[in-house]
Amino acid sequence: MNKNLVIVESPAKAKTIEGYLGKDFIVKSSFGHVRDLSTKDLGIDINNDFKPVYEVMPEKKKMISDLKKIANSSETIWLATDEDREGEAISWHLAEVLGLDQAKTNRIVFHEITKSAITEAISHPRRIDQHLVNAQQARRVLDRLVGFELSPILWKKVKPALSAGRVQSVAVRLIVEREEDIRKFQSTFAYRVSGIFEVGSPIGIATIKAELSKRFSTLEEARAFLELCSKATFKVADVEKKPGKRTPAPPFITSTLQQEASRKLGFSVSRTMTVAQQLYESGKITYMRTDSVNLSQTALGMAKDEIIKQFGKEYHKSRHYTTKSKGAQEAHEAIRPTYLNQGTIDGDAAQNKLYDLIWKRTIASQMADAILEKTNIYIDISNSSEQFVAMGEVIKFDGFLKVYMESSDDDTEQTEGILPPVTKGEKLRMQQIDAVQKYAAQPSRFTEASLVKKLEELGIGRPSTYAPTISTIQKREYVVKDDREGTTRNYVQLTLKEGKIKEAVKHEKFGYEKSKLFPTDTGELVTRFLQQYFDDIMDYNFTANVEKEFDEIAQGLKVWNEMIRGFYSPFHKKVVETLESGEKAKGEKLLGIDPETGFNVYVKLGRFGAIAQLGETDSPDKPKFAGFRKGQTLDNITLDEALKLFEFPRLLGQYEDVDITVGIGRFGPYLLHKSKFCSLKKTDDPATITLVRAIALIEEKRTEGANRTIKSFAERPDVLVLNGRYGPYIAVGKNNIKIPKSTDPASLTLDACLKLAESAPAPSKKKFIPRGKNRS
DNA sequence: CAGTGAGCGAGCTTCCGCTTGACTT
Repeated sequence: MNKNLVIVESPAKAKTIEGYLGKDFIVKSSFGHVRDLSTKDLGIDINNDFKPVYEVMPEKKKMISDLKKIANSSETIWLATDEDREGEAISWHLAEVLGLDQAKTNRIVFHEITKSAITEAISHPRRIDQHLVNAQQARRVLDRLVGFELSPILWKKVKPALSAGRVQSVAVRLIVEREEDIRKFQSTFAYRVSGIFEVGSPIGIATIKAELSKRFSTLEEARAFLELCSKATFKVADVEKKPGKRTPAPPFITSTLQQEASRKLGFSVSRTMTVAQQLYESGKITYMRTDSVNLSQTALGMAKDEIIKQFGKEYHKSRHYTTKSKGAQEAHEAIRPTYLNQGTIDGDAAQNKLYDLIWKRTIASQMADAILEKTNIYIDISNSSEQFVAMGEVIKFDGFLKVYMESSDDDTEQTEGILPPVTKGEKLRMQQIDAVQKYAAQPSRFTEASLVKKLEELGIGRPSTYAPTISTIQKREYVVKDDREGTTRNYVQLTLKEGKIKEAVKHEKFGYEKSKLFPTDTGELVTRFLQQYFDDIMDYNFTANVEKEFDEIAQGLKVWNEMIRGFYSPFHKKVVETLESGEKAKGEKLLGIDPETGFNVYVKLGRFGAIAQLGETDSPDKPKFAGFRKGQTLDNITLDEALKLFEFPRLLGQYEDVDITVGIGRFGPYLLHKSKFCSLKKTDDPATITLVRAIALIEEKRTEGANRTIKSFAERPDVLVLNGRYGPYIAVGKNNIKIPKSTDPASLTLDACLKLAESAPAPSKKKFIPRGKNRS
């Protein structure tokens, strides 16, 4: 008979804890939630006080039956899941499923994974907190009601297979509204004046760059000011020195890790989480899904030792951070290296980079402030009341900056370095003054990571769901991650030098975007639709408001199913009304008339995206349809552009006695020749492409195809060494295998290829996804 | 990741939150 069974959520945690507890304890993990609402229908018995219909999740069945056996032969069971709403619920579900007597089952929580903390927890067991469990049930039931009643409305009124939910729909709304802001944005400009002044110092001539605080709205005003300056003398009006300091950022939590990895390493949100998971599983870092900035005593001690050892005592400052984001539940520590004396690890490139980031951020968070000296030099103009100001900043003591500096999303901030010493009243010689036409920047689009930041600020979503939410809204094609080339525009620059004013027209690029989130037509339509009929759920404060009620349930001040009833009655009424009388939202509009046929040209959202339609749906002659090109939306397409879409596929000419046609497919314009496809290049326009160019493209593709094969084997025609878009690889049937960097692809033998194929990780099967585990 | 290129509707889709694993048509 086994004495003690401890159940935690994560297997990695189970392994560490088992080491601390000794042989009287078996530690197992539940792998997260073990039961969920049935998906056969709503999974909630509405007429029976919203009684949830729970089922053991299919992929957990085996684990539960194994756990049952161990539980039955154990004297004492310790439920040690996380100390938050979800963790409490997991313990309760376990107790239910394993048939445990709750009056005898011990519920414990660890605040850190150390021997003393665990022994301490074991000596203070409690019972399952049913109020907290009920708060979780309310959360779960509410999310199911919203998701499973709203989504079918979308299937009927907009497009099949769409989805709506408390979190994802608001995430999409943020992106849609940002895009609207950008569309509405009217770029304004002002002339910004800056001057370069010379000061004679004992060691030679130094320059000071200073800005005029006043901006001019017209070119004439700017010119008049420069003319004034050409006759003016300049002197130092005042020198102001102020001490300043900079403080390190708190240690990483999930959202801040995602942001910094995005800004500094260019990782997508899901990439960051995958790599962090690897680091966690190999014991390099603490748990990566957390909203707590807290560091354990052990970590503080290790950080102190490491900082003193590497940088000296004056660089250390112990800091305790507290979590302030809405809805934070603090079940874990901040994300930090397990051993802070390990500055580097032995991992792959991505792991090393992410680890380095985490190590630096953690260490910096326990380091001293950076001490600065800020200097402002005010420069008087003899014939004007305006003033130039030069701002400088000198680091007196680098403190945490020695290790780590947080990046920001807008890279506009710029600080001047050291300013030369000047004294009040000192005359300055003007070298040059520029007045530059500067346009105000349009609102910036969200990146994956900055969207996560915004969601967290609003208290929407949890550390474990940020990455899945971001991929859901892309999978549903509500938003796309895309780049924009940007366009050039002219601006005017006036330069005053050696008594003369010169005017020049210069160019600048603007609107360049890289990996930004753009709403699709579907995203915009669905958002508009949901806002029209369900504005309360689309409200940015909806989650925060229901969270307040969940908290009251957790404190025993409210009954969970009464709260749900209060929400559901009006909500469901609206659902029924919308289904009955809500108009279909296909975004259909009449663009105009085709001058050739006289038929109406419509645009609308079809099953596979936006389409143009020529003719009437109910006419005996079926209408013609054509899909949009990239970048075209229901909002921005013109009649001419729509008419062009119907010109494809068109016959271009003949090559080798066979027709070449130009078409537009789902991946852009293409050529079709001898039943082979060939994409047009970005610079080619399918409307104007010549036969000569088309033949060149086809030939190019042929030689590319010929160069594709590096090696083939007569005895195994299905094994090939190929040159792909991402470098050489081995193809065995339909599987593609990476070639190690150290190997020369041309030297590979058949045996070597097959060996590599065998040792390669099994191809991930994404085609068939079992129910209940359909994310990542 | 390693190449794709319909069709405008015949019967499915969906939520949020915990957590990692992988064999059958």
